[in-house]
Amino acid sequence: MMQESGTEATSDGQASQNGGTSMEGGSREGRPKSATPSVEVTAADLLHFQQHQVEQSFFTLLSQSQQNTGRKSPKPNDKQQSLQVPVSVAMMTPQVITPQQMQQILQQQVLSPQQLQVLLQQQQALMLQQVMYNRQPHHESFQEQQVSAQQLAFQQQLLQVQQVQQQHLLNLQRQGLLTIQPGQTGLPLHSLTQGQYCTTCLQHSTSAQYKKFVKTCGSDPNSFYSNVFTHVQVCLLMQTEDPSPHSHPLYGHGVCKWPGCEAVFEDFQSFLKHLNNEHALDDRSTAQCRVQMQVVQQLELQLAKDKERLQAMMTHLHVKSTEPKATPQPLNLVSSVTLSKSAPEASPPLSLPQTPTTPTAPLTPLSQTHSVITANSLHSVGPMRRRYSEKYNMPISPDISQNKEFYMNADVRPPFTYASLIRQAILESPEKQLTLNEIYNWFTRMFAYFRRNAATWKNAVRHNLSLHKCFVRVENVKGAVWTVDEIEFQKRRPQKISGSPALVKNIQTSLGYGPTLSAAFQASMAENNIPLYTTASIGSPTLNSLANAIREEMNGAMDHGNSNGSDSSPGRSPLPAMHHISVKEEPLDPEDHEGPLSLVTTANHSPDFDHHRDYDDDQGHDDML
DNA sequence: ATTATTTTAAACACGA
DNA sequence: TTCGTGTTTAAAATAA
Repeated sequence: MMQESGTEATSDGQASQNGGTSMEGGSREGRPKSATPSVEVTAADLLHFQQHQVEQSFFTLLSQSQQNTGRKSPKPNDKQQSLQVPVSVAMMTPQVITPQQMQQILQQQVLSPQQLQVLLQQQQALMLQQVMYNRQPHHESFQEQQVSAQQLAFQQQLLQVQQVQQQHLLNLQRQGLLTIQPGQTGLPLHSLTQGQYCTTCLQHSTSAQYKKFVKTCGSDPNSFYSNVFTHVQVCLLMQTEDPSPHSHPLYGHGVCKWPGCEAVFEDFQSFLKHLNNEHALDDRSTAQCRVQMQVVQQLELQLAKDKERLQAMMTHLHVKSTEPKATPQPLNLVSSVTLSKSAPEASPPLSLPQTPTTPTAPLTPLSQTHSVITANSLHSVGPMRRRYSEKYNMPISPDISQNKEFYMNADVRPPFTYASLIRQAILESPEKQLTLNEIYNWFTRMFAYFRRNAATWKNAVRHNLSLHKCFVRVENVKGAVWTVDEIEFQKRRPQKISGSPALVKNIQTSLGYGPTLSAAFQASMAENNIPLYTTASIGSPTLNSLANAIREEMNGAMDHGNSNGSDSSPGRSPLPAMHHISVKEEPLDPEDHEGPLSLVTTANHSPDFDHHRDYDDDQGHDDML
């Protein structure tokens, strides 16, 4: 068979393929973000700081309890156990992230409502500040058209952020985490869509306040921004100035802020007790912490991307950037730490460094040690399992286009099933048909992850082609090509939408966070409003085709369900709880690719896929120890 | 707990 | 015989 798998199935037990050592490549990337523009050092920073504290507390708690528990996992097979969590490094720089990206976070549902709130507020504040900044003094000389154009662009971004928040609010409602007063119920969407309400204070505002605010602002953009800006700042200050008697990052307003907890306490002591009892170092807490780290990491990545996008927008509009360099920021996604609890005791699992509290300082979290860092950890995840697209009707597309560059460079396993990927590859081709080899090439070209262990995934590809009826082999003059039977493909996805009626309803409204679906849906909507959105950062023909394919899928997906309310779409279920990266306890494949995350930063050893060959060979060495 | 999907691994068949 | 393609079967991992 294939030459690859040096491990051959031999009797060597299962260990083979993943066996082993994982080498880490140390995380370099330390790019300090010290560059924080002075302009942004305001309320946004304060909030940012808040979030940071929360995150930090996770680590603190973990490492504390970690110390008095050297246990090995209860059950040898406890899956979920060894998750890896990438830790972001430079999360301190407030940057604007895209709604799409934000949605991913929301989908993952790992942030507590408070955390999300903070994040969203921060985003809004940032954008507003930028808007204001650009409207101020130094730009007065601009011609009106330019100014309004730029405002429009900003406004659109802002609206998108708001949409995300709106979605978030709904999620909270659905989860019963947020109580919306009767009179407030109708607020959300609508208003958001109009970009006319201050989401910053929504949480504690009353319907009356809201109305008053809207009235004050009117529909005039200038008035809107001016008022909102001021208003937001006030709100933010109010929030930050409301320190509880006993402050603790995980305790606020009498509620435990541990992700997903929400327990209410009369006093601080009760809270502490709760914290120690309910959130002690156990599988669950560890997993949550990992998730949190993952979230942060994701955020950073997205943040960087959106920042870049914003920069491009500003550049396009000839506006001076508030943020000097929003360029290709580091997608620090790469750094990660393996929390694998599974790692018995030996290596200190997560000695997560306590990150300093300096908001602006580089977090260099795990700067230390063994953290596996680099993409490695990310994909070392062994068997990939978490795939979320596919179901939910929304195959890759959206995500892919959004993170295409990321996947092309980072050795991270894409969260899509082989079937989805194969289909994508075929649909992207001009003739909607590809030979097996061409499919292989697409995989290697589009995903760094598939540049290794070729024998494995190629076998999987072949297997999928044969297995799924949706892939049809067509004899051709010079061999055979594979095509996609869309009908079949669509057929195989419907998956019952389990869940409460309420959930379904929300989802239908497209507000749900149906992971990919509604998120993607909204994203696509946004995209339609701002055409260049998706293609802005990319731009190659390939990407465009990808985007088109995506659109197609979007349409298809919409047909299925989301079409506004009435449908009965099968398929999406609420959150895909984050793709937990679970690592098999054992072995991680020896990674080799050091690809530090910084896709952006450094490594850009950009693949240059054009002359892609089969990267097959290149794997040989990695498999073997 | 059960079921349906996916992913991995592998054995085999076939033609070049 | 070796390879690249395809098919299948199984088992393990996951998602619902």
